[in-house]
Amino acid sequence: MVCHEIRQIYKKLYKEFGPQDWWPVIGNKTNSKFEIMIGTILTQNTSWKNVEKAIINLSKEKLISPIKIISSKKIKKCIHPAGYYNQKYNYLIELSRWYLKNKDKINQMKTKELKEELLSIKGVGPETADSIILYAFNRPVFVVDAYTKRFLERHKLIQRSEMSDYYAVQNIFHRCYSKLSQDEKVRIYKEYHALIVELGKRYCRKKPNCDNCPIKYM
DNA sequence: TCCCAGGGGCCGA
DNA sequence: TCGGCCCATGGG
Repeated sequence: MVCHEIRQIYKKLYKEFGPQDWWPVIGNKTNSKFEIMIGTILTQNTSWKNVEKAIINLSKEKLISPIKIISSKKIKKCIHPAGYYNQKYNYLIELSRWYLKNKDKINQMKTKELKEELLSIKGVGPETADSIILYAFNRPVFVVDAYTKRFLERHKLIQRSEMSDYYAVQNIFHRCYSKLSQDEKVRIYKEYHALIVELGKRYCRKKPNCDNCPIKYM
């Protein structure tokens, strides 16, 4: 019952908003994987507009590489617009060190192993890890964020008590698309998460704006 | 002036 | 384990 609704909502949002084409890559496409990884840290509790400014600064200075992140003195200044720049600077260093050490092994890692590796990095929690796994490494995991929990709760698709359990929320989506191929899962998970973010920005805000919401009656 | 944004670490109960 | 606090800029 829940799955039927989850799949219908996806179709409705896609029809309404169109393809979101995530993750947005701003700088040189040859560094896109690492740029996505940086972006997942920078966007923690931060609007994407501010993250864009930071990534443009880094890109102009040609600093979107793990070695440059670790060695350049300009990083903090570049990421300043994204906020929390002291914390995020340290997180980016940790992430870069991990990437330099592991980048040749990642393709051989199973998804579960990759997840555990990412979670061992200071500054990488469940959402950030899953964003990296899905958008940088194209593995099928659903990314759960505050918008996801909010719209599920408002549509009574989860109990309030489940909201604090990241993996309970994630499993709802994994269950509903379990029969798809790996590639199809990756495609749907990427698109669905992006569509939920768009829904959250336009309609399912903290202060709800339900009047013209495309899934008002779903 | 206040609220909020594509979280996560840390600490005390 | 879990709630509360801290981190910070920029737009509405």
